[in-house]
Amino acid sequence: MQATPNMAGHDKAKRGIPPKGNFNAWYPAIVEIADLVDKRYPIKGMDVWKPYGWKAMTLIDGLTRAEMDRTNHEEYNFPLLVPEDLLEKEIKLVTLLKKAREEGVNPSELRLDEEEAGFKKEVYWVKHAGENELDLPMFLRPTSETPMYTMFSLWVRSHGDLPLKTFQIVNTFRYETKQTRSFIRVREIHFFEAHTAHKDQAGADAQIEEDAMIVQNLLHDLCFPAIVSTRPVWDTFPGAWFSNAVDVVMPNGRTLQVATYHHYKDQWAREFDLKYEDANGQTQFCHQTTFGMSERMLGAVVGMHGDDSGLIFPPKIAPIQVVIMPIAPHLDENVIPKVNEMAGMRKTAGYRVKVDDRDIRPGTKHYDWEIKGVPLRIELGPRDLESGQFVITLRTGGKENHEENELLDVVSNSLLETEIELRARAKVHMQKFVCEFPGIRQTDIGWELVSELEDDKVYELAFDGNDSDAEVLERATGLTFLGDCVEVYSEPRPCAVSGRMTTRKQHLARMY
RNA sequence: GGGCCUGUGGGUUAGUCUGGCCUAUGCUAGAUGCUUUGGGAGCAUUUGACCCUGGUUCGAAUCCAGGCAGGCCCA
Repeated sequence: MQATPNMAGHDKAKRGIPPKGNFNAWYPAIVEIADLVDKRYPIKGMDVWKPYGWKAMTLIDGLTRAEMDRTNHEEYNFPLLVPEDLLEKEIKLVTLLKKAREEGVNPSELRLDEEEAGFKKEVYWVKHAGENELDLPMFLRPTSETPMYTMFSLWVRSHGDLPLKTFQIVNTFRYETKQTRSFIRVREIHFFEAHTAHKDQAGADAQIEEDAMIVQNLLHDLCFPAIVSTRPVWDTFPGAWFSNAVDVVMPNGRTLQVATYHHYKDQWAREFDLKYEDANGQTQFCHQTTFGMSERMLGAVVGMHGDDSGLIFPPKIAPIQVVIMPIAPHLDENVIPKVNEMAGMRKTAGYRVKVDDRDIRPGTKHYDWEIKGVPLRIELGPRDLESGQFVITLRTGGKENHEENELLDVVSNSLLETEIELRARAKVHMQKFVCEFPGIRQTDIGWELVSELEDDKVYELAFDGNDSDAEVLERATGLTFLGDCVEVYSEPRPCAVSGRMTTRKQHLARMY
């Protein structure tokens, strides 16, 4: 087996891909050039999914469904429209909870400038049907708590009905006014949401732990790490008791929240009258959780693994895992049959294989599949027929010859190698972006950073302060707290503001 | 919420300030044929655009108004 790693020698960027170092230009370009979406649909924030992108998304959904199946969640599909009065119910609940929180919590934990709660300002309304104005306006779901819990309260009657573990993968709508970005901030969201109801808080607690593990399994398959934090009180969804969020660090140093799971305790159940009769004949309220993810997961894959030459798909979700390219088939009539034979073998072994028999030069094909991030390319031409070999090129780098009879092993090993390499790169990426916070000190004129911050970094620090301490830090840095990292320091350290010893680890970042 | 900017073939771009040299330029992509095929080939032929609606004018891609769509900055 010989290595001929000559991947260089090209300085032409295909169809003008900007370098990844210029992430704000690279990302939108690559998403469109790789044919994941078409942004030209004339509504801001609503892209058309192209087959290649949609396939990747459905493969991610497939991983999610497998996890749901493993953990005994059942898939539902709720209506898109929600009547207005349910939103009123949600607003009432959220307002109540906010008030309760303000009264029941240490006032230093609160901020004064909280916006109006809930989704009322960012929903799309349906107020007419044909010529007629509707008596009861409806809106497009921004998420499905209200429609789902309305039905849950009909379905759950006894403790035997619990736990109720549901999920759906549907489109949801939010009227974003800020700049939109494919997969990252969109108005029509490809949304996964799991909603569960349990007998008691312990049941919901256990569900949160299960959600945490599901996320880790998915991240493993997608080959990148993330920061998991319990969001600060002031940043928790008002309907939730607490919210855990999963943040990925993108190549411009911004964090992208790709998943959240909320513990609702029995707060929603009380508003939606979701109760059951326990074994002693007593009526009890359910405890609930939700777990949400979206196409942001695909956005994270693009941002995390891509390079100057295009996308790199983790094999588990690569729409095409292996491309086989016949070389000079007109010179040897046996090339095409051999290629088809190889492709057939891959298909029986369960790989996603494509034969690229387009009548164009092989170099062009290499560049095409490189942009699209296919993990493994195989070439087979007259020379190989003679020597009983074939040539592979890994998207992560390297070109090698292999014996024909090794085909199956070579493919499975190469894909495995790709996963390992991507995980290693992603780990290095994280280490590069997550830095130790330089510290802050109080002077006569106020708080001052010990040293300048870099633009594109996430800062890690020990922090045990209250909200006003947090605000000091956020103002001084221009960054936002992600919350209490689930991973804590093994040894207590002094809090960045108060100096109190603590193991609480937190991150300051610029969020998407 | 406040402000600024932009809209020309599928993509990108010249022309817009200073109306007529525009039957609208280049690159790229698409189609057809010949040729070629182990990392972006070549030649020939060819397809394809002034966001929409009004207005000003002898004449509008160009100026004006409104609409629609998109981008950027600030809170």
